[in-house]
Amino acid sequence: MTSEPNLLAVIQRQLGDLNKSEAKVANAILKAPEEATRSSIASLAAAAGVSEPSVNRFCKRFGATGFPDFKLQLATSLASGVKYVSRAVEFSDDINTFPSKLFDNAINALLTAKEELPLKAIAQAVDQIAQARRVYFFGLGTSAAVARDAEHKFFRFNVPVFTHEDPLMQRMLAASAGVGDLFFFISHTGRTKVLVEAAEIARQTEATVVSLTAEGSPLADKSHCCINVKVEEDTEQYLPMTSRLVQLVILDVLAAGVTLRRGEGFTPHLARIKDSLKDTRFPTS
Amino acid sequence: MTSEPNLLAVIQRQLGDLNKSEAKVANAILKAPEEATRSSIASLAAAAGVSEPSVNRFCKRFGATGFPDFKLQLATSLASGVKYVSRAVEFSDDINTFPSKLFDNAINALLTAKEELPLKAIAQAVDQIAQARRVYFFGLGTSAAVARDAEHKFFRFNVPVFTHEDPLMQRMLAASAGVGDLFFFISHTGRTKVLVEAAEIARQTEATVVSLTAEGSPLADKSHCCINVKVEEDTEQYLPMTSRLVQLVILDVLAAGVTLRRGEGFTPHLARIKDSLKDTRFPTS
DNA sequence: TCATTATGTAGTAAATTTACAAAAATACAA
DNA sequence: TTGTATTTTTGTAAATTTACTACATAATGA
Repeated sequence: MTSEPNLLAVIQRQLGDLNKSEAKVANAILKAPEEATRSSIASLAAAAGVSEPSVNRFCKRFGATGFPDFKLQLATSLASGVKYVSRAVEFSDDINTFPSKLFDNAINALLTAKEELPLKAIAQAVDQIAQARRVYFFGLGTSAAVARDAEHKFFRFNVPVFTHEDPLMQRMLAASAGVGDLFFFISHTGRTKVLVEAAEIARQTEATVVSLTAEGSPLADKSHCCINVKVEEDTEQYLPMTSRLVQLVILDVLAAGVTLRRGEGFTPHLARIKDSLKDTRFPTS
Repeated sequence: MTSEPNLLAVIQRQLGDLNKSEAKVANAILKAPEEATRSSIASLAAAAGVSEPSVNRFCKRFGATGFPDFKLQLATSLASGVKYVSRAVEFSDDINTFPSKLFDNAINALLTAKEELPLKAIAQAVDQIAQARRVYFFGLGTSAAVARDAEHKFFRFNVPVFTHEDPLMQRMLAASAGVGDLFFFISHTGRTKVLVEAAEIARQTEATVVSLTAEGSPLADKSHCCINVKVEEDTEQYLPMTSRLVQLVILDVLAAGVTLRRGEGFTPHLARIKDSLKDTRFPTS
């Protein structure tokens, strides 16, 4: 079940312990792993200069049930390796290359984030949002747009949601908070002074402080609950592109979590909101 | 060379074009993709309720040379991380399943969008933005947040950028537009009346109208240049989750395109903006 | 030389593919 | 519509390829 992350490395490591024909097979595979996944046992045996059963024995030695199973493991291992590599956009790029690069970076960021999802913090945040009497989403700069998006999403859950881009408003609202209020801070770096200060002020009240930000940042320290987003330094030097996408999807996750907590009976409420928009649109032809 | 990053998504997308037994095979695979990679053609045929050659034909239809090759591609595709194919979150989901599903949906949306990128329209939009004297990003609802994000990104390019969520402001600004003004409309459906009306008003001036919306929608019709985003009806019934992510990345692409057009000499300008934020942050420990 | 391990041969079983025929679906004419 | 012709779809059965097993032989080491 627990398939080794990198089968090639394992083979490489065990090379010394193998007997002659097994070593031949190992070398043939190491030399052309991709091709090995497409070969039949006969052709691989020929390539390695050994008999077919030798290849079969080799496969079993490495935990596979047989040759096909081994190929499968090998293919999986190769695929999960360094597949998507974030690549920076260069000035020599043209219309055919840079859009794909940016998409790849975005996809890569989401794949990475998915693997390191702080489920515990997410579950806790869902609990707290579901219980809150009022939720404030605060962010600045790019994160203000994320906060705005969150507002649009969450207001659908009957929770009074507020967003403010103005740091002074953020401070004042934080200062006048009480039990049942939840402040949700969004920040890429977790180091923006005015935002951290607002969090500090909120923290001195009875309100709950949740943040979606970088691990170990000043903002994270001020929070009851912090959802960590790994801040892999953005490939694109000057524009924080990918991290906000991750933030948005995590907010989707929180929204979905709240919906699930509300239970099936809540669906009609969402349907009603959707219907309310009907008359604002041109009908589909 | 271009091995499809996500075979399951491709199968999912083509489901409608398949004939009966092929569809049965597709469903069997979508239902248990991991298992499919370990099955023999006979057991998969049995699971799908079709004959073995039908499975074989299915494989060839999707570009494989045969069943083993197909299994290999499937395994590779699964290993790259995306497991669920646009599957809706169910009320029976728990914290271990629904976050992954949402991430997978997001990733899938980006993968799909990447393949169908309207490069021509993008190149044209980059040209127009680069030449514009003033750029207005208009959106409503969730798209307002996207517009806000675009504003934060584009203002870095010395282009005066404006956003307004207020439909009346949008109308008035559109009415008083002139040569050199560019109106960039963002809408998931392209059918929101007040937005389409604003576009119509802008179109009657000398201004340029660009839109990021659904192909063939009323909004697209009003635009000089429309960047089409495929509106695969969101799996998640009530919240437009994935389409805005695609919109955001496309805006990143436009921003990058404008940067590239400005040439290398522009980099110091971006650095200066970044530096200007330095004092607003707590220093890194 | 014997015991042990390693390797290959040949046969067998399994899996996959091909060729072809039956069945179903579709198009078209009456 | 209804029946017929044509095309497409699907399954059966045979052929082929592939993988595995049992066993024999060769190599190695005591």
